[in-house]
Amino acid sequence: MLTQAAEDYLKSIYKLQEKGGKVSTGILAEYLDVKPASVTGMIKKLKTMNLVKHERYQGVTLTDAGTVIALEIIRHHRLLELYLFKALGVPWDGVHEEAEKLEHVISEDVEARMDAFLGYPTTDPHGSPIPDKNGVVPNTSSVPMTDLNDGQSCVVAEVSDSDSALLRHLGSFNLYPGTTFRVIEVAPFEGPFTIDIAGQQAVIGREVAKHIFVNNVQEPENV
Amino acid sequence: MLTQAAEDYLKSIYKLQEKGGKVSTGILAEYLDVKPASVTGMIKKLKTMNLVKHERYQGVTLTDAGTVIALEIIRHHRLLELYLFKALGVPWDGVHEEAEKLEHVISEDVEARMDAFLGYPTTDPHGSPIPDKNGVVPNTSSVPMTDLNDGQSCVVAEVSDSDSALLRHLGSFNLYPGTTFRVIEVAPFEGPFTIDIAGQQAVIGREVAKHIFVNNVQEPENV
DNA sequence: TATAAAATTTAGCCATGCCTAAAATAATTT
DNA sequence: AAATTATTTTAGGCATGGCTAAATTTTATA
Repeated sequence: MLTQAAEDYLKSIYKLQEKGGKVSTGILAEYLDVKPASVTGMIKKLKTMNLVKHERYQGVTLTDAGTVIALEIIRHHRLLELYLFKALGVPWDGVHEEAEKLEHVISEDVEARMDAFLGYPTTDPHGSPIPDKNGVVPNTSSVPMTDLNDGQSCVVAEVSDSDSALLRHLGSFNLYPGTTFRVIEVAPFEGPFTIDIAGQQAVIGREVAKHIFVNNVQEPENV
Repeated sequence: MLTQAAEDYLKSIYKLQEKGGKVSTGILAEYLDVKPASVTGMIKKLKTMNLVKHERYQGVTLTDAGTVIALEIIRHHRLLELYLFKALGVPWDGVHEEAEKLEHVISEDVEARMDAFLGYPTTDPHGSPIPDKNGVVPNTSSVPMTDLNDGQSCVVAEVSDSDSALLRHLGSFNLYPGTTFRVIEVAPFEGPFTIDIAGQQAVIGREVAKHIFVNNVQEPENV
């Protein structure tokens, strides 16, 4: 059994790897809110366990074994988020923090029971894919909202889960995964997006839009 | 926020205090499965936090502040046990182990939601009382099964929760809290109890009987 | 290309919470 | 009351996982 810290490192490396680019000591340190020197130490330990590959000064990569564990933790996390949301009514801006602690202590048995209760779901309350028991991650083909142009409509696929203030903000517009909206106007010079959500207008800044990913992009109807 | 280890110590001191008698370093060490020297160390730390009173060689006692925390942890534990049992169908011989890990990470918010879901229960699946939010422990007035005599009938109130093999054994006789049974015969010389549970006969050894507490003891009807 | 700046690693420290072995104290026997 | 036994505490060690400060390596700039 790995320590909680080791699990957090593996999970973080996985997520940073996904975003693309090499996972440097510094980036990982910033992500985990520890000092780079501490990261070097943990990476050394994970390396002796054959969970990561690492060349001095060259960044870190998960091995297959490390990936398996990372995906297990991510599965725990996302199933927990959905369970807390659906079974206990924890608000969607609170589930991340709670799951962050529970993911390390939940048993496989309880996880399987939650999975069954939820009907073997494939996405969490923020639209993130839930890996299955075998570590297979459901396909997602969403694009960042910042790619959208005037008139296009789409469906919210996924939003970042870690900033609860951002989630409350999105919630205030009803911008949940599954919500359809149409871009009324993209202001020039990297400006904000004015959108229409079920008849309600909302202005979404670029910084916020970066954290929203959408699906089913439809070209404007030529009315 | 206390460490998990500190919480476990407080909880254990509370339980040992309840059983009566002074809580010595050695007893606590045995209960927690650590060495006495380790207990001395932790007690020192808890003392600086004013959570326990301790005189060298004289055993340890919880302060009011320590009692409050101990009861919080116990409340977490028992609510979790009941929740896992009722909401997720975890078997009653498995809930203890699971709750043991979860009790340290669950938030007050989630606890309140489980409490509401369960309808503000007062006992866990093993019949142990669940302290309320204010640390008030519901009254229990059960007696050990070993006090029973021939012909008496009673209702199971509470059973020890920590030995899952014992729980499975009791489950095989349907001996759950709430179950009514009648003593057919107490064998002499500290012998076993032969009882009748809904028409089924069962033989319960003294060692097992020590872990069963009963209520509503009725004298035999003079037929 | 030499030098400055940035990133990374090493070295050494700290707190937690466990351990063992030895010393101190208390309790029990004789 | 003295001696033996049991319990408790002290002393010192270990692993984890942080930290800072200094050394090293890489990258960027002049």
